[in-house]
Amino acid sequence: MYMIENLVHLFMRTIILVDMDAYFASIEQKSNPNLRGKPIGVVGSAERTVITTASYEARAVGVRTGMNKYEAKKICPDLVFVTGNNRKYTYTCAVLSELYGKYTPEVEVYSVDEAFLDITDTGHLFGGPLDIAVELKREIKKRFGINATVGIGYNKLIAKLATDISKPDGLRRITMDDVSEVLEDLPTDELWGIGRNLAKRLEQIGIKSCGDLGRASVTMLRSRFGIIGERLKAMGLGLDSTPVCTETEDAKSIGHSMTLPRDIISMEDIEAYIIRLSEMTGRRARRHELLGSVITVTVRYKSFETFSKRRKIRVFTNDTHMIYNISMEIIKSIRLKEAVRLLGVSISNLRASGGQPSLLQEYRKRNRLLETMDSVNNRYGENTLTWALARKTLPGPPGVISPAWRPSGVHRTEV
DNA sequence: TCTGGGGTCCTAGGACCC
DNA sequence: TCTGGGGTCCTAGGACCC
Repeated sequence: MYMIENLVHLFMRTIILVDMDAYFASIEQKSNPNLRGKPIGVVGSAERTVITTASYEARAVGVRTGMNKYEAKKICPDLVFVTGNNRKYTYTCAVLSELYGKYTPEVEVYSVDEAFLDITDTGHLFGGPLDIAVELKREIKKRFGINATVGIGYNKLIAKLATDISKPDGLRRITMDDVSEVLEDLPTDELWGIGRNLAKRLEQIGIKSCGDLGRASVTMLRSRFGIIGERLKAMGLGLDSTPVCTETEDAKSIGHSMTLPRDIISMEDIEAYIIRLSEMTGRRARRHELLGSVITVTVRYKSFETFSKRRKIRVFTNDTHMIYNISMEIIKSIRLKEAVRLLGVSISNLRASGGQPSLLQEYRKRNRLLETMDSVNNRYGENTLTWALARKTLPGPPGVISPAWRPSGVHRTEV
């Protein structure tokens, strides 16, 4: 009996997904009346940037996230570019999180503009899911002047789907009674977790809609897609048991990458960026008291061909010097075949440092240096103090945060 | 003077050991 | 001289997400 209750609880929850409409763009339009009603694109401050968020006026004529400025301007000559302002977005996100907490303690802030609320146990206190959804939309509009779309489902997959199909300014509930009707003709890639490539592979075997996917044989899906075959079948049926995670999960990797202002080929130039990226990565790891033992370098050529090379080291580190040294060893082991447009450095296989500095004598001096640098930069701002070699890569104001930014935890990048 | 940056998870092959 | 299978670790790369 107990098990059945657990199962029912797993499959029959009440989940709300709140998703801001054109989040960054809406906030910019709200704070600058001149931008209201106009097609705008929020971009990063770097030269080679893309549209992070397009307002609905811009979307109406085909401007999409990920487009470069020239492409976007060609489609929409009136498009106004606005450089993103991270503080506004993260502040609003933090206030929103508080608002959600009024309805349930089970809140998963999934990204800067999306949050899942599990109201299975608390929904009745507020008149049920629809009342809560209406109230959330109203409150968000009143306090921030922006629209949100709210989806309600019996699991996260369905809540997400309800949101996606009712944007913008939508409110939709999908229940177990009407789920099969919604899924029947829905293209597979509209489901959360099925992207362009998976959809293409599914189509090759005659599966075009979620209805088809739900009817497909698990054995066949497993043989073609491996372990995710079962999950695909479940998704086609609208089933999903992933919980709403309140806790910020431990990070698996920390890193930074950047598209360079210009393509570079000389080792000297590359070195300057590698040291800067190593410092950004090491600094964030130190702030979160994490150490990593795998160093990964990512390279993107001028032609956009992208690859990464990693190396496991014997020790766990967050030392800028060590990250830099290993990264350079990796870079030097690659025969670069063309000019480089992007470089990235990250560390993974993380574990907590517990705030303990390295005990090895040789690292002590270096640790003191890093602590000093960190404290200066904490007080006076990023890159106040940095490595001589990295200076030639400066100045570079930080770009717009990604929508994957989280209000707490290591995913937080410099704001 | 095309095409960002932050992540997660999974697979597959080779080295190595027993 | 040759035979084999299982397990783990490491690395590269691809798919997906916001």
